[in-house]
This record gives sequence, structure tokens and C-alpha cells, in this order.
Amino acid sequence: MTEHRQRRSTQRTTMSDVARIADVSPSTVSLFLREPDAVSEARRLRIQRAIDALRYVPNRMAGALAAASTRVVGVIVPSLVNSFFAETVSALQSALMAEGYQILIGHTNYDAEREEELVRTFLSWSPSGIVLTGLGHSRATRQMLEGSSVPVVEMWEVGPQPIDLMVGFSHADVGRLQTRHLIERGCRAIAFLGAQLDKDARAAQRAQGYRDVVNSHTGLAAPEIAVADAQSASAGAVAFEGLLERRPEVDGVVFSNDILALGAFMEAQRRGIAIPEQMRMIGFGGLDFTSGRVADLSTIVPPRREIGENVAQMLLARISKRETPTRIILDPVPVFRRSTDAPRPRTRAI
Amino acid sequence: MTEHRQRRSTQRTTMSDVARIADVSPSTVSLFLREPDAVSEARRLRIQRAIDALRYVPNRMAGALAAASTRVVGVIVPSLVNSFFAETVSALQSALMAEGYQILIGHTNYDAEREEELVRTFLSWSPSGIVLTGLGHSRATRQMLEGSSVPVVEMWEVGPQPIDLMVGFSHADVGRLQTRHLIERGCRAIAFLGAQLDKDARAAQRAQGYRDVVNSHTGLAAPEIAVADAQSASAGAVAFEGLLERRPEVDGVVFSNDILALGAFMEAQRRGIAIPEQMRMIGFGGLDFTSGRVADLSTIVPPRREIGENVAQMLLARISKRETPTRIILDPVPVFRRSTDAPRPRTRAI
DNA sequence: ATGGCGCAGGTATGCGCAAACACAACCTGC
DNA sequence: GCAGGTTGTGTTTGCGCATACCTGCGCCAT
Repeated sequence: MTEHRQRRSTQRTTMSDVARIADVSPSTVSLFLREPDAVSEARRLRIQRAIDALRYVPNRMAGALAAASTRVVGVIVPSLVNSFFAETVSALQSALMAEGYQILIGHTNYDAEREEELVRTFLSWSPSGIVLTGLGHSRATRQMLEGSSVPVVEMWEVGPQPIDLMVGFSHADVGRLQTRHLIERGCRAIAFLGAQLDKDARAAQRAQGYRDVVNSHTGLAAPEIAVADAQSASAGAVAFEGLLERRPEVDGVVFSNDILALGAFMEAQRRGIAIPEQMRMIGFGGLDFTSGRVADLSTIVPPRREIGENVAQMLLARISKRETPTRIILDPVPVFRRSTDAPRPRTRAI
Repeated sequence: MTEHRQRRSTQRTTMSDVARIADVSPSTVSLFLREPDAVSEARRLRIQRAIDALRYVPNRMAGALAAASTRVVGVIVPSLVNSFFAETVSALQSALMAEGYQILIGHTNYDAEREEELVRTFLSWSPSGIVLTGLGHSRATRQMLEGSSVPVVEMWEVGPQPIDLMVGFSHADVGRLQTRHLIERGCRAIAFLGAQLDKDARAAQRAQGYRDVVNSHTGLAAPEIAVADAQSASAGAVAFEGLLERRPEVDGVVFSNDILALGAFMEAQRRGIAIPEQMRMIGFGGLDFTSGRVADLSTIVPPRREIGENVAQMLLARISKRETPTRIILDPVPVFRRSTDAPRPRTRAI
């Protein structure tokens, strides 16, 4: 009973302090905090007054330890700067916050080892759920998660053998859709322009979808995959320039990303290449500048926010042991505009 | 001693399990995990083997409760989608992760009540630190934080009376700098174009800086502040169009944001307005497309990553009770380009 | 030979709370 | 008027770990 520690300068006020002031037992305070209506009116008021007076803030570490439930969800994305994932995380955070859950976040820079490290750390918080981006993980990551009994959602991609739950769409389908559209619009020499295809597995899948379609069509020029130095408009412009030198016959380009497309679009304008007459372009992302005055680019719009919302719903269902589908596919929405000479713009543009 | 609960399906493996397998006491395992070198080689190996065999993951909730330290930092930004904050958070996360800290994140949508709610929640995790964006908070938010003895950093803005620590720069100075540059380049009718000026206090401060300079200069047309519907290139184009109708004499525009500037730049091109001969533009943000081929826009580059890194350093210093300045000002870097007819582009472009 | 010292390792305690259980006071209906 | 519910509140226990404190062993100086 000796006071053999005094680490903290300010002694934290605890539930017992509140109980003492309110003249009730600690468990009544605990009950009040979890289910106010289960406490009689008189005590409810006394407790509320005591809490206000003491500025009591419950200690969730203790609560979590006792209840073996943290109400924390670990979220791991390749990049926070990438606006795709940022919007998904944003939607996810809003949805989870509404249910009293918090988000622990980390980014991997497309590095599986960083992901493993983050998973290991997050697991040590015994989170209520873990959200990963994509399906490609290290063996150890998979093992840890499978052995943990924590609900896991993999998002932004679909495929066989998810760890647990899955929300996303097929990137190969996106690449196929983009390419077929250009073929329909009359292109005969179609190239693909991407960035970081070695690290970004989903971009590589879109490229593969492109390649499949080109290879299986007769009468088309051989596929050409150009790679930009970075995920930026400038890099897109530079890579597009290089592409034109290598393959001057190109009359259509599938972009891995609207940002790259924007750069190429501008470069084409500078060079007086007529879009869509001489060159057609289609991007991916549905970023705002693709619509209307700035670039008027055809694109495929991924369900950015919807992914976040569905991840949240799945997790919440799993946590409260409700039924939930284990696999949700949310199809991206094609939006065809002037850059592919589409007859008329679709209204739906997200 | 009766086993009167069995909530979890899988019984978690604890430190005692490891201790039993390794044939040491639990405290030795605890010591090993915190300071491996303090344990003799023989036991160290036995413990490591036991950990591997059991796939033991320490429970940080318990550790945090016992040690009264969580190694979690709560970070609150207005928006995750805004790439300024996203980059800051990204840098912050990397820096803190390297020291074993985790980030709990939330976004407010520029709503002070949401911020208050988030602060309240984050405080209940007894975090090692809390990071806020800006200096404008509700009274209750301030009160909670001041009474908490948790290190607090306010970032992206500077001003008097920070709650605790502060890293940022003066947005009014940015507005002044932008405006003065346009005056130097010969503009005589300068407008400001922003979005969400009612909610985004920092944008409003830039507008105020603009207004101050215009008002205090003789021979200039009256200030004009145009407001776009949204923080997007399209909205920038539309607002620019409206501005031209209202004030056809305008020969220079200060933008609150590079995105808006991009839209206006494109709109000017479409209308055949010569930049910089007839119209000069300067943005804020230093987004990649401002450089070179796409828009070649003059801009003011805020120290996005540097803010995150400095926040991390300050927090770490404060946590380990090292000395740290309480106020760091990181000046934005002006980058003048063709859109303001700058003699030659500066090399520094981040 | 023996007392003292250093230090690796063990023992004991409690962090603040949730929740199972016990129990008292009050109903309800016959 | 009393058995058998209902509430509402109090008592108790332990979640898994960090850490203050203790123990015992080996070593050296006297």
C-alpha cells in the first residue's frame, strides 16, 4: 500500500474520484458511462455533475484492457498523399467515428516489409479490425493476421483467397475497359502509360488488362508500355513525349492515372496534336480536373468513398457478429468525354 | 479464482506463457522485451525461442496501462484529402513510427465541434501528444488541452497564445508576398480568388494579406475577392470567368490555391488571354503541375513535409523532457515562373 | 574464512476499469 | 400477506503488463 511510484506530475482523476464526489459506487459510474438510462435519475444527475466538476476523462486503456476490446481499427495504405486512398480513409474514418471507433493509420510506400512492421505493431494494440490495401502481402503478414482472430479487410483489389474480408474491384477489368473503349473509338495503335508499375501491383494489373486486349485483337499495333518517372503531371508530359518519339504511330493512350493523363493532355495541346482527332486518351481516377473546362478527359472513376464506407460496414458487422458478405465488388464507373470523342458526355461523374 | 468469463474464442498468449516455456520469470521476459541486453545470453535465447514458438505479441493496452504511457499521438487535420495536410501527416507518421509511436487520426471538415469531439476522444487514450491544425479552436477544446498536461502542437499557422507548441508560418505574409510580387510585375488591378474562405481560416488570412497590400498601395484598382464554389480546378475556372465579367480590367490574380489557379489558367488559355502579357497569376501550394509543362505557374510553396518533421521532433523532445523551442516558423518558398513573367525560373521548386 | 558488494533475476503490487455476481428495495398478483 | 419477479446498486475480481523492491549468488578484500 506504500506509494512507491509517482511518475505523473498531475494525478489523473479516476472513476473512483467521480464516485466519491457523487456519493455512489464506482461501478455505478461505470454503468452510467456505458448505459446512462440504467441508472436512476437522481444518481445520474449527481454523477454528471461530478464528472463536469472534475473534468473527468475516462481512461480507455484501462477500459480496453478490462473489456478486451479497443474500438480501434488499424488502417494501412500505400500512400496518404494519393488522393484515392485519402478519400477512402476519409470516408472510413467518418463512418467508424460515428460508431465510436478510432483509426490508427500507417503508410507503407508500397513496401511489403513496412506493411509487415505496421501489422505487427497494430496487432499489439489488439485492434477491433485491420484494413489493408491490396492483396499482396508478405508470408509473415498473412500468417500473423490469420492467426490473430482479428477481422481483416483487404480493399481496393479483388482476387482469390482473401485473408478474411475483401472490398474492391478488378483492375485488370479497368485496363480492359479503357482499351476496348479506345478500340471502339477507332484507335489502332494504342499505348499504355503508367508509373511505378514495379511497385504498384494494381497499376500493373491495369497494364496487364490493356495488354490482354491489345494482344487478342487483330489489326492493332503491338502493345507499348511507357513508364513515367513519377506519379505527376510533369512526368506524364515527359513520358508522353518519349512515347511519341518511340512510337509516332500511336493514336490512343490508356493512362494508369488521371494525373499522368493531364500532363500528357497538356503536352499534346502544346504540340498542336488534335484531341480527339489525332490522339485519344483515357485516364483512371475521375479526379475533378478531368471534367469540363480543364482537360475534358475520359476516365474510369473508382468508387473511392464507397470502398471506405463498405469497409466500415463490413467491419462493424463482423465485430458485432452480424452476417456480412465476405466479398464486395464495387464496379468503377466509366465516364467518356471529349478526349475519346465520346458522342455525348455521360451525366454521372461522381 | 473461478473462470467466470470466456469472451474470447482464442485465449491470448501472455508474457507468463512465454516465461513458462522459456523457464524464466515473467519480469525477465518483460525486461528482455524492453532491454534485451540486460538479460543474460542463455535466457535471451530461450526467451526468443519461446516468443517465436508461441507467436507471442505483447499487449500494448496492458503495457500502456501499467506504464501510464501509450506511445500514441493523436493528429487532427481539417481534411485528409487536401494534399497539403496529407503530406504533413505522411512525414509525421514516418518520423514518429521510426521512434515507435503510432498515429491516431481524425479529420474535422473545418468544423470546430468535430474537432472538440475528436480531442475529447483522443484525450481518453492518454496520448503521448496531440497535434492540431491551426490556432482556432473552441473554448472547450482549449480548456481540455490546457488542463491535460499532454504535449500539444498546433501546426500550419502561427500566432500569439499557442496552447503549447506551434509550427507553421504566417498566411497573411503569404498573401502579402503574392500580391507584392504581382505589383512588382506591373499589375494594377489585382483580384484574389479563393474557396471556402468562411471555413478555412488560413485561406481567409491569405486574403486579408492580399487586401492589406492592395489597400495600402496607391494607383491600384480596388480589391476584389472572388469565391469559388469548391476547392477544384473546375470551380476555379468558373469563378475566374465570373471575375472577368465583373471586373474586366483585372490584370493579375492571387489564388488561394494552386488547384483553383490551374482551372483559371486553363480557362484563360481557352479564351486566348495571353499569360503573362495580359494576365498574371500566382498560386499557393507548389503542387507538381505548377512546374514546367503543364501550367508553369508562379506559386508559394509551403513547407508541407518540414512541418510534419518539425512537429515530430518537437513532440519527441517534449516527451523525453528535452529542451525544444516552443515556436518554429518555417517560411514558405516563393517560386516565380512564367505566369508572372518572372525573368527566369528559380531552380528551387521542391 | 568471512563480510560486503554488485547485479541478474524473481516477487509482489497495482495501473483504471468492465462485468459477473450478490443483494436490497420495491413491485405485482393471488 | 407472501412467493417470485424487477430494478438498481454495491462488491469483487482480474485484464496483462511495468516496475519497485527483494534475494541469492559469485567474487574479492581483509
